[in-house]
Amino acid sequence: MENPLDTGLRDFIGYNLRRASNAVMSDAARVLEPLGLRVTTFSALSVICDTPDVTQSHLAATLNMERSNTVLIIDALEQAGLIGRHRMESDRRSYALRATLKGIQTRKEAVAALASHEDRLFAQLDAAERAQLVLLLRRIEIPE
Amino acid sequence: MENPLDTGLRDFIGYNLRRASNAVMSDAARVLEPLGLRVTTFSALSVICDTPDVTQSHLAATLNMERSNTVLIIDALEQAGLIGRHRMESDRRSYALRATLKGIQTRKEAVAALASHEDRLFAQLDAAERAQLVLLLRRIEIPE
DNA sequence: TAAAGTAGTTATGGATCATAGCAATAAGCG
DNA sequence: CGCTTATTGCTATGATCCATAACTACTTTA
Repeated sequence: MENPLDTGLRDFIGYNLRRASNAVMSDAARVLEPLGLRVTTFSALSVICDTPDVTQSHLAATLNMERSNTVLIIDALEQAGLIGRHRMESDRRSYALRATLKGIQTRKEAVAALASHEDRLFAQLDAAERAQLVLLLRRIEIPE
Repeated sequence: MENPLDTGLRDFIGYNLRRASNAVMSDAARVLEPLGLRVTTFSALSVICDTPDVTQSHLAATLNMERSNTVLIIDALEQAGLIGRHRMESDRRSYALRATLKGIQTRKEAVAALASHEDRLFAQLDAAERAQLVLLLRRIEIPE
């Protein structure tokens, strides 16, 4: 009992992209939830772990979000004890964001959880195909 | 001046999927706006054009959305004169949705606009690579 | 030193999405 | 037939997400 009412839409790459992205994101959210993370907070935590003393503006630019929207995300990570805001001497406007030990540990657990989540969702694709998919995705023109 | 602060995230297919999907969707929205369509209303219109007398429930199932959320979308399409709700004699609970001539024409223009939008965004990929991308995306396990 | 720019923040509104519950109608079953 | 259950479309509502504007503190530029 297939349901190919969307055959006309399936020709658009964007339609398939959105479907896949929605499915993967909602499953990722489900997997991260027990760790107290959402997709966006995980992304921020991950960048902060890999880039000690990054600023909120720099983080926002990296993750393609508005500076204003980083505030609540950073608040959540800070209140969970996963990162800290540290004043910079060189520029007292910015905060230097640093992950705590707990933050690094939580990030590690999240990465493991997400890895098995992706193994499940992309079970139909072998390693070469997954790599191919990532390469294709990264070659898409991002406007601005 | 690259900005590879997200190197740890780039390994996740989901991260690349979301980035690509967001970029493509916002550009698609921009392209559809002059036609008075949003991405979701275009998707619904497209299915209705290809499936005369489809019901709202069937449409919702096809597009992976809740029945309740189709109502406003169908309202918008109907008020724009692109589709009509028709009572079914066989089942007086459901509406049979049918595109009007204007709806069919608008859908055609939207498809053309989206085709050139995809040509622009996926300029880095040749036809074979685009087909490959679609095939990979469609092989992803969609839970439920 | 005055003007312009930047970092973080607050407030706010729009768009999207999921849930619960309703009335009308249909289907299943005694 | 009558009663229960299920389904369709709909309303209302709340959560989340995302973008914009405006504010302060601070820095840079002229």
